[in-house]
Amino acid sequence: MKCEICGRAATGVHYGVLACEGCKAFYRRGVEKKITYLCYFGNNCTPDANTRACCKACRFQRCLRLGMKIHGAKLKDPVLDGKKKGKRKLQGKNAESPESCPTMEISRITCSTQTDPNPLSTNPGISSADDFIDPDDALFPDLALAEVPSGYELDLADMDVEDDEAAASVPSDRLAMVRSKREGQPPRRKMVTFMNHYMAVLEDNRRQMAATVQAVASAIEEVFGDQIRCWKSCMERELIFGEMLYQPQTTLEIMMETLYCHNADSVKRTQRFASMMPGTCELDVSAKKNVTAGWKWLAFWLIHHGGFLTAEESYIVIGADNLRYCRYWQQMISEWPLLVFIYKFCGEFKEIGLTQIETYLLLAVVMFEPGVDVRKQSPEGNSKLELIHRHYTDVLFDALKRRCTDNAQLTDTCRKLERFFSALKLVHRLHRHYFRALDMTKAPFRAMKGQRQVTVLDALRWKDDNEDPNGFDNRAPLAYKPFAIRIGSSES
Amino acid sequence: MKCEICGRAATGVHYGVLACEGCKAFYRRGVEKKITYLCYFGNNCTPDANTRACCKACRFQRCLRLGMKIHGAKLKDPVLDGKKKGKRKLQGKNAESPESCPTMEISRITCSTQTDPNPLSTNPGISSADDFIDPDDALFPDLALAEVPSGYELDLADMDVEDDEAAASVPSDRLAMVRSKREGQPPRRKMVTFMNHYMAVLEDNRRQMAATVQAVASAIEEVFGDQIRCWKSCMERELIFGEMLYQPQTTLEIMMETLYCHNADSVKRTQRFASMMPGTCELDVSAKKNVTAGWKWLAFWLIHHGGFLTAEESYIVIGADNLRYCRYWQQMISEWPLLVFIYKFCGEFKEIGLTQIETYLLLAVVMFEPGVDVRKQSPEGNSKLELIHRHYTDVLFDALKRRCTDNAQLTDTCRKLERFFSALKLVHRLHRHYFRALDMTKAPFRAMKGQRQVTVLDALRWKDDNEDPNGFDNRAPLAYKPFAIRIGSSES
DNA sequence: TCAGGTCAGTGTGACCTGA
DNA sequence: TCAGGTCACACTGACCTGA
Ligand SMILES: [Zn+2]
Ligand SMILES: [Zn+2]
Ligand SMILES: [Zn+2]
Ligand SMILES: [Zn+2]
Repeated sequence: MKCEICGRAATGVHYGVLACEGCKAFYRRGVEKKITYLCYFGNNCTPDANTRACCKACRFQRCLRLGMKIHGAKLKDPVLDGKKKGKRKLQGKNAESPESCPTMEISRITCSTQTDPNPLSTNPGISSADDFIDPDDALFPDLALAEVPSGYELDLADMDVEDDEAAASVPSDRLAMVRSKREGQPPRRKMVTFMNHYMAVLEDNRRQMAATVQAVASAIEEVFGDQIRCWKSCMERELIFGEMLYQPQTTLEIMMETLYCHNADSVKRTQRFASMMPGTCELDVSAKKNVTAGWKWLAFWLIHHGGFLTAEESYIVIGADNLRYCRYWQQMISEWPLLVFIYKFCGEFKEIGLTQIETYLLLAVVMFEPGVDVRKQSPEGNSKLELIHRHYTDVLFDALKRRCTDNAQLTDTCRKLERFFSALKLVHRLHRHYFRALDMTKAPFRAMKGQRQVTVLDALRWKDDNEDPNGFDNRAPLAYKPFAIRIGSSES
Repeated sequence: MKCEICGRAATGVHYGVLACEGCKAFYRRGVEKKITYLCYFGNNCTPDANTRACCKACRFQRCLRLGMKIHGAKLKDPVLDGKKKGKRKLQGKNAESPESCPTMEISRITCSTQTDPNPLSTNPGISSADDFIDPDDALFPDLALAEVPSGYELDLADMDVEDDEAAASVPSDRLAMVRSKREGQPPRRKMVTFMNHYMAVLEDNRRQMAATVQAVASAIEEVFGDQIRCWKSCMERELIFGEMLYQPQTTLEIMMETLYCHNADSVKRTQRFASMMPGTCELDVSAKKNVTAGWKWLAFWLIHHGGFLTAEESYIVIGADNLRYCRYWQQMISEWPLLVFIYKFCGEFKEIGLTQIETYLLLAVVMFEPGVDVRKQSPEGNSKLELIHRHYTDVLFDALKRRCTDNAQLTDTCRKLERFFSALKLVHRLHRHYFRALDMTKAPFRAMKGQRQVTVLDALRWKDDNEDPNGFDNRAPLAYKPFAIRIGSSES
């Protein structure tokens, strides 16, 4: 009637093991939340009624080792339990000497071997005979055969906790031997938990990234789901099934009004989308506004709509009456060069071949870009933006890595993205010099600065004085690198 | 600056002891509530940053022993206790409405405004008049002036808790209304901790990276300190002060023997260095061997020694007799083309301009590169290697970022590193086809495969069949990208 | 600068519910 | 009986406030 894990009163067999309510819940939480625990005492604590809270890692270990399983066909056989004790003891893995941590106690490793090089017995002559058995280093003494310095091989046995046999290999008598002066207590040995820790950090990060992807996905669905479905069906019906969609008769005035409303609606959707991105709500007001303001909104508009443009036609449907904002009307309302730019920009974006979620992650990256204005106005807001920006960058890159099966594809995508970011500069100029000066009272819309008309080409070529000096032209294209060396095996 | 009790960052002297916030609060609670803790481990636990929660008894003990004292003065009276409850409730901090979390409960925001775009009162005509006051978006409705959809400001109001007026708009009756069935309890509002969490992860990572840098630095000092100092002084004395160093008379045989010993010693040093890298000790034996074996060791040798070569001369001193392994002897012992390659390789490496610590971090990156042989032999070992490799990559890149003041410098360094990794392929070939076949019995050393001599050029050009297909030629040079967009402000 | 206080966040396990 | 869920509770420590 005792919990096999902690020794308190058991309430029954849970997940295959006689356990108390606490251990049951503990195990469930651990599995559900995929928590990675760390042991700071050497992975051999024995949780009991009082100390179960002290080392979650070992408590969880014990749950696993005793056979807890969440999809619990109650399959544990108690026979194994007894057998496993102390089986693999002496085999292979050496040395549990408690001070063996090389990182923490580096100085322990003796230096004496250095000035006393031990000429090895390797005969260099052999090496030229056989290509496969020869030592790796002919010029230099062979490593594989070199005597391993003491202290080098330590600490192996502790690692593989998955391995039941290895785990069981710490029998109580052995332990007793290494126990320090205080008796009866498990020794307080410090463990190197480099790997565990790093993995925990990565895992933590991964979890947060997954949460972000989830949030973005549901934001897309909730904010743009109807639009996207509508436009997509429009596109499919016409392109795949060849249907000619019914296009209600309309006038230029109605079209302009509808477009205006559509864009007003678009602003709101974009804002809502932005507000649903994890992290936004922690920005202060001005930074939050910046996220969807100005050129960023233009970029968002282009990318969001651009998915439903082909080289020749537009499948965007706007307004309550489902007016098709087709090429014909676009040409009536906008200047030709503008359309050329937009279609080109969107076409090139399509070529990147991002999935939907990646596209909107990219938009998040764009939105959270910390611009010079935020940087000047509020250094604090800027650092927050940078943090979020970095997060979305990570998430996007992670998504790409996950999708791309080979390096070449990933490289290719990254290169295209790099070009895309360059092109964003054009969007920025276009917004600054063209859209902000656009006269929307009569079609086709034209941009006027004072008396002079600004053409799209003018705007695109406008070399701006206060463009960020850290901007595109000399920015670091390689800022993160995994330094991926992949060299052929030296064997095989 | 460290808490004397647990070793975390201290925030000052509390109750007479340099302590962190946690230990301060812990002690206060313990005294106030007169809690008696029990140690289950023998009353001699040493609380540290990770384990302070494990044994409250010893933590409290330690507080007492280090001299924490509540100077009775400000002992609080329990009468106040009752009053304060619910005092702050209505003050300032608004909105305890439990469903107000925008991120977690997105769906609450109504969608109704979307299909009902509200034509704004902005007159587009204005925009062309003034260049600075005009709305950002002329073609599209202005964001700043656009009516904010309901639901969007929700989280704004939540955000700035400073704002009393906004806060006051959520009166307590409202609160009561939304309170769940259990009454009288403050509702359990979940806060979005995106930023905090992300920062915590980053900080955690940063701490580990700093520890790694520290470990590498001390490994350099401990393993190579004497060598580096010796060679450096040799170099300085000759290059800067123009001294001609005394070079003992020696013979080719002695030189070859000394070199052999030096290399044997080098192997051991390299192994020791590797074993001192955080993470190594958690690798299994074969992966651990791979870290300093074969071409990796050759690369290590080249970089480690390369710092003390100039274009014309070598300042490496070897052996117990401090023989100068100068260009003259190198030419006697090695073939000319090999020397050309080595001097070129090392020269180019110097051009990258890495600091010492960066150089050895780079070597760690090289050492922990998971090669195809490990990948094939042990997938598990490979994943560990990849983890460590990634870590050192992060650390190196972080160090570079920290050092480089501007993007251009960082870019440049990254580009050079990229070329360096390409060149590593040559080292790999050289090792595989030249060094492994090297006949070291007579000087100058020559590589023979069967009867045929292999020249350095042969080796360098050797296109290997089983070079990793994921290898250099099509690897992702940009694999990590921060997607750094830096565009000029749209204002200012 | 520090004592004292606050409270969001987290982990825990007793208890509930339905199969 | 047990899986899965809920939630009151305790503890923690970052942060605030006032001396
Ligand atoms: Zn239990
Ligand atoms: Zn433990
Ligand atoms: Zn402390
Ligand atoms: Zn204790």
